[in-house]
Amino acid sequence: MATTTRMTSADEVSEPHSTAQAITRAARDAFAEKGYDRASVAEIARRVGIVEGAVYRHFPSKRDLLHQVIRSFYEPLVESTTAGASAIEWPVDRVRYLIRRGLQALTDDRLGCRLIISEARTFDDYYESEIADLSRRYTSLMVDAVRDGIHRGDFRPDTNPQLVRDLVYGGIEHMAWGAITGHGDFELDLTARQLTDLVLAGITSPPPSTTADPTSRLEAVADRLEAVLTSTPTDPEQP
Amino acid sequence: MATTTRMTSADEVSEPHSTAQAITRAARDAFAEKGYDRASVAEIARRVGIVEGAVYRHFPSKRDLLHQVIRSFYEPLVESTTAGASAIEWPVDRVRYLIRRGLQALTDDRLGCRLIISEARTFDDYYESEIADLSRRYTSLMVDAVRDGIHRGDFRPDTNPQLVRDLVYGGIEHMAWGAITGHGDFELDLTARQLTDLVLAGITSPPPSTTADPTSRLEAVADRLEAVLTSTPTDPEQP
Amino acid sequence: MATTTRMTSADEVSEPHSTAQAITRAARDAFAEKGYDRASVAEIARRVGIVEGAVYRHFPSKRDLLHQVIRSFYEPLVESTTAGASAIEWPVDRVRYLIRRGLQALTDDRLGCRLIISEARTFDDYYESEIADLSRRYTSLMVDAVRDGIHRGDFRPDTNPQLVRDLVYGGIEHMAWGAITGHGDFELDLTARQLTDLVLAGITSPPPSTTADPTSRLEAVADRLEAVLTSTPTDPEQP
Amino acid sequence: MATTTRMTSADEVSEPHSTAQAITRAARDAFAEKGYDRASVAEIARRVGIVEGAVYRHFPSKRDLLHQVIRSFYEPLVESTTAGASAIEWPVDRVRYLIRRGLQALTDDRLGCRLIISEARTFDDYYESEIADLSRRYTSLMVDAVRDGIHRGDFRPDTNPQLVRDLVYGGIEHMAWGAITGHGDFELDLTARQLTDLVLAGITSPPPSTTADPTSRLEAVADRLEAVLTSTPTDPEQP
DNA sequence: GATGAATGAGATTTCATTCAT
DNA sequence: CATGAATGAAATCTCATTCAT
Repeated sequence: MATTTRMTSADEVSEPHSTAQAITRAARDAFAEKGYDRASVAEIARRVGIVEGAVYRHFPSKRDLLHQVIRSFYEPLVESTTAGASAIEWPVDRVRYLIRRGLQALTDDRLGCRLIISEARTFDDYYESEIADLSRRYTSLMVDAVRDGIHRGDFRPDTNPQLVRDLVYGGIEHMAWGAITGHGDFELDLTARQLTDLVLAGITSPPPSTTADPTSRLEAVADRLEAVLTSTPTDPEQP
Repeated sequence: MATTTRMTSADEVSEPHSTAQAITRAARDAFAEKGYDRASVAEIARRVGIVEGAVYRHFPSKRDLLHQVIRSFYEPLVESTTAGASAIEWPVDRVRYLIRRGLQALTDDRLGCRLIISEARTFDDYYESEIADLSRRYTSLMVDAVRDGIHRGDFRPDTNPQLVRDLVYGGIEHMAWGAITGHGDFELDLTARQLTDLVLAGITSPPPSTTADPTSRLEAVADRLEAVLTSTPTDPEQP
Repeated sequence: MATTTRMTSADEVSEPHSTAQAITRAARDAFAEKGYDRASVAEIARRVGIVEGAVYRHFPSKRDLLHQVIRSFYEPLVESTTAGASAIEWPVDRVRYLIRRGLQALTDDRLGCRLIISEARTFDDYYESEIADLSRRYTSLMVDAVRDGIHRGDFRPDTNPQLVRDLVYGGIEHMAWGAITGHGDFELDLTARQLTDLVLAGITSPPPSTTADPTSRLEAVADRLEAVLTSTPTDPEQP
Repeated sequence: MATTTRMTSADEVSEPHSTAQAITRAARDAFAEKGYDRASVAEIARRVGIVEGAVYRHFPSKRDLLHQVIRSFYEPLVESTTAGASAIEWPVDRVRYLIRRGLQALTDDRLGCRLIISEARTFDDYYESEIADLSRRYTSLMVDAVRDGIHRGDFRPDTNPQLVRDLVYGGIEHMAWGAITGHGDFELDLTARQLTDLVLAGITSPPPSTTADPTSRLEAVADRLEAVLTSTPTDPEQP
C-alpha cells in the first residue's frame, strides 16, 4: 500500500495532468519573456499546441495561471531552502548557504526568477496573497539567520537584519537582471564566495584578530597584569 | 505694459507647456501606481482633465511618454549625483555619498523610483535606449568609486566593484519596494549609515592603523609585560 | 450514414470557413463600394452579422483582408485566362480572346474589377506584392500575344506590344468605371468586337485580304478599260 | 491708379493669396503621394509651414481643398486643350493633337494626373460635381473629334467614338501608372506617334485605294470612261 | 477535456475640425 | 489671418473569457 500510494503520488508529481503542466511551463516562459500583461493566453495556448479555450479547462483565469506558475516555482524553492537552512546550526554558515542557494536558484531557473522579480509584485493584492507569503517566508530565512547570529554574538549587535536581507536579495536580483537580459553573466561559485565574504565581513562581530578593540583589550589585559605585577612587591602574602 | 507682457512671457517660459507637464506628472503617477501596461492613456488624460487624443498633441506615443517621464526624473538625478560624486576625493566618502544620495532619491520621489525599477527595464530595446545609458552612468559611479578605492589601497584588492554596485543598488531597490508598497518604511539617516557601515566594513582594507599598530602595540605590551616580569626580581625599592 | 457524413464533409470542404468566406464577400462589396480607406472593418463585420473583433479571427489585418479579397478574385481570372490564351495558336485569335475575356470578367464581377483597378495599386509595396505579380502575369499575356504576332508577320513589325497592352487594358478599365458607376453601360459582344476590330485594324500587317480585293477589282477595272480602249480601234466601222 | 489696380490685379493673379496657393500645391503633392484619405490636413499644413487650423482660413474643408486642387490643375488643361482642339479643322489632326496633349499633360504634371486618375472618382457625388463636368468636357473632345471624322468620311462609319475615347484615355492612364510609380517610363514623342498611328490605323476609313467605296467609284470612273470612249468615235465632230 | 468560433469591452492612435487669443 | 490647444468621433486592433458542439 505504501508502494501504491507512493507511485500514485509519484505519478501526480511527475505528470499530474500533462496538459496542465505543459500550460504551466508555457505560461512561465511566456510571462518571463514578455511580462504578464504582454503575454496573451492565446500565445500560451499556441506554445502548448492547444486552443485558447482549453487553457480555461485547467485554470480559471489568466491571473490564476500566473499565481500557479509562480507558486510551482517558488514553493519548492522555499521549502528546500527552509529545509536546508534549518539543518545548519551556525549562523555564519547559514548565511553562506542562503546566499549560495539564492544564486543557485538563479542559475537553475532564470525565467522563474525573472517572474518573481518582475511580475509577482505587480498586483494590488500582492501583499495579501499566497505568493507574498512565500516571499516573506523565503526572505525571512535570512532575517532569522542574522538575528540568530546576533544573539549568539557572531554578528554585531547593531546589525540590521532587514538591511542584510534587502542587501543580499536585492543584490541577487540586480545580478539576475544582468544575467537574464544577457548583459553580463556571473560565475556561481566565485560570486557566491565574494558576496558572502563581503556581507559577512560587514556584519561579523569584531573578530578576535581583526579589529582595534582586541588590541585595546590586550592593552587592558596588559595594564591589569602590569598593575598586578607591580603591585606584587606590596603584595602582603609574600613568603 | 511692456513689463506686463514680459512677465506673461516669463511665465510662459518658466511653464512653457503646462499641459505637457501636467501630462508628464499624471503619467508618472499612473505608471507608478498601476504599471505601464495597466495604466491607460485614457486614465492619464482623465487625471489631467483633457480628452484622450489631446495627449497625443504632446507625446507621439504612450511609450514615448513613459520614456519622457523616466528621463525627466532620472536625468537630473544622474547629473546631480555625478556632480556630487566627482567633487569628493576619498573613495570611502564617495561611497558614503552615493549610498546616501540613492536613498535620498528614494525618499524624494518614490513614484519616480518605482518607475525606473519596475518599468524601465521591461522593453526589449531597453539596453539600447537612452534610459539604459542613464542607468549605466548612474551605477557606474559606484563601480568607479570602488575601483578608485582599490587603487588607493583603501579597499581590499579582491573587492569586486560590480558586486558592490549590485549589492548597493539592488539593496536600495529592495528597500524601495517595501517603502513604496507601504509595507515597511525606513529612516533615511539611519538606513544610510547602516548600509554604508556594512558595505564599507565589508570592503575596507584591514585598516593600516588596526593591523600594523596593534602588532607594535602588542609588542609594546609584550615589552611592558616583560619589563614588569623581569623587573620583579630586580625590584629596587627593597627594604 | 457514411454517405451523409461524407457529404457533410464535402460541404465542409467546399465551404470550409463559411464565416471567412462571408467576410471576404462582405469586404469585397464594402471595399468596392466605398474604397479601402473609407470602408471600415466595423462595417464589414456588420454586413456579415458578427462583431468587429471576430474579423480578426480570420484575417490578421484589414490590409491582409484586402489582399485576400483581391487574390480570390484575381487568381482564378489569371489562371483561367492564361489557360485559355495558351490554347489558342493564332495571335489574332489570342488577342481577340484576351479582349473578350477581359470584358467578360468585367461583366461577371464588376466589384472585383473595381477593387483591382482602384485599390490594388494604392499601397507603397504594391509592386513588390503578390498582387502585382498577378497583374503582371495577366497583362503580359497580351504583350506575349502581340509579340508572337509580330514574329509571325501577322502584326506590323513596328507594333509596340506594351502600348497595345496599355491601350487594351486601360481602355477596359475606363469602360469599367463607366459601367461600375452606373453611367454608361456596355454590351459585351458588341464592345468586344468593336474593340478587337479597332485594335487589330491598328496593328495588323497590311492585310492580304484588304489589299488584294480592291487590287483585283482594280485589275478588273483596268482590264475592262483596256478592253474598251483596245476595242476602240476595232470599232471604227461604226456607222 | 490704373497702374495700381493693375499691379494689385497682377499680384492677385500671380500670387493671389500666396498662402492659399502654397496650401494648394502642398495638398496636391500630399494627395498625389499618399492618396486623399491617407494624407492628413496636418501633413499638408506642415509642408506649408503653418498650423493645421490655418488651412481652414483658406478652405472650408479637406474635401473642398481636394476639389480646388483638382480644379486648379484640370481646368487649365481642359481650357487649353479645348482651345487647341477647336483650332484644328481636320479630325485626324485633332485626334493626333488630343493624344499628344494628353500625354504631354502627363509628362508635365504627373502628380496632377495621378490625382485625377485615382482620387477624383472616389466620391459618391462625383458625377454630380464640377470635376465630373471637367472630365466630361475633356474626354468629349475626343468623342467629338471622332464623330466629326465619321461625318466627314475620314473615319469608318461604324467607329464607336466612346470606345475610342475609353481606349485613348484609358491607355494614357495605364501608361501613367507605370510612369508615376516609376516602373517603366515613356518617351513622349515616340509614344504619342505610336499611339496615334495605332488608333488612326484602327479607325481611319479605308484609304482611297483600300476600300470598297473607292473601288466602286473607280468602277464608276471606268464606266464613264468606257462610255466616253465607246461613244467618242461616234461623237467627235459634233456640230 | 478539447475545439473553434464568437463576444464585448477596451486599448492605442488618428484626424478633421473648432475656438479663444 | 495665424496660432496652439483641444475636441470628439471613429478607426484598427487585442484579448480574456464564454459556449455550443
